[in-house]
Amino acid sequence: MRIDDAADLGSLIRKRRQALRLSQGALAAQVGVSRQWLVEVERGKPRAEIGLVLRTLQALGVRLEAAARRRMPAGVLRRAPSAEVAPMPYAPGFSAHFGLDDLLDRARGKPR
Amino acid sequence: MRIDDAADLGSLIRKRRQALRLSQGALAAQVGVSRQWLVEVERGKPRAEIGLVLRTLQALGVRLEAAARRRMPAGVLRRAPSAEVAPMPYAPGFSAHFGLDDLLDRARGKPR
DNA sequence: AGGTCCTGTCGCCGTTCGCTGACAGGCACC
DNA sequence: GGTGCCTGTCAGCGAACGGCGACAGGACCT
Repeated sequence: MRIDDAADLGSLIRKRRQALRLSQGALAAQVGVSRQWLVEVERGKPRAEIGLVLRTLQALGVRLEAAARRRMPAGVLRRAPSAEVAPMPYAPGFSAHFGLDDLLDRARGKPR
Repeated sequence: MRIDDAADLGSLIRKRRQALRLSQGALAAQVGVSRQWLVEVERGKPRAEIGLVLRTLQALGVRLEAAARRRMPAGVLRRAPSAEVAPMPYAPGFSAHFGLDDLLDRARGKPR
């Protein structure tokens, strides 16, 4: 499942919890949070603490994977027109098959 | 990349930001957060606001995917032996072989 | 009818947040 | 030397957090 915002997360947490037949109280006790917190997070509370959210996901057996896109999402860039986004070319030799780790290794090779 | 805790997220955010050759100030402006917040999040601040973290990931073109495991991780369950795990049946037709995606599809068919 | 479990909601309180402004040090460049 | 950019850190402040205890209402069972 794709996670774009806190509402997605909340929805996922609730659905997974229900799939596992846990009550809010049971899951909250398991995670070590208050039931009220869980209620709000399930409803998509955007200001919840990331550490607790991740812990809850782990308790639910949900694994998060992050994948980086090659292109920047256009909508996101338009969001802050005053952003100082320099149209800076990437390093030579940067190809589509270049992994993030490779990039980091290369970056470590030269001081900033 | 696997995301297990806030430190993973912070590390990913920093690496991706550097990959895109953005400064902390530039990314913060783009996301609409303070640079100080970004500094701390990159260092793995576990109490950061999930909504802002997700927004930052989007600004970096990072897509999050959640995958649910069939089985519960044994270690997580042992974490709270006093958990009130009630074996309570839910709506009829709800079986153990029910996948998360199926659950979501079914949920989309009915209003919340 | 009663009881149990569950979810949604409320108020209070100490803690922490995110923001702003600022400073210090490192590095690259002229 | 200077300048500019960057990152890490600090202090203060209003807003919100998360936890706790509690209440209300619904569903289900006896």
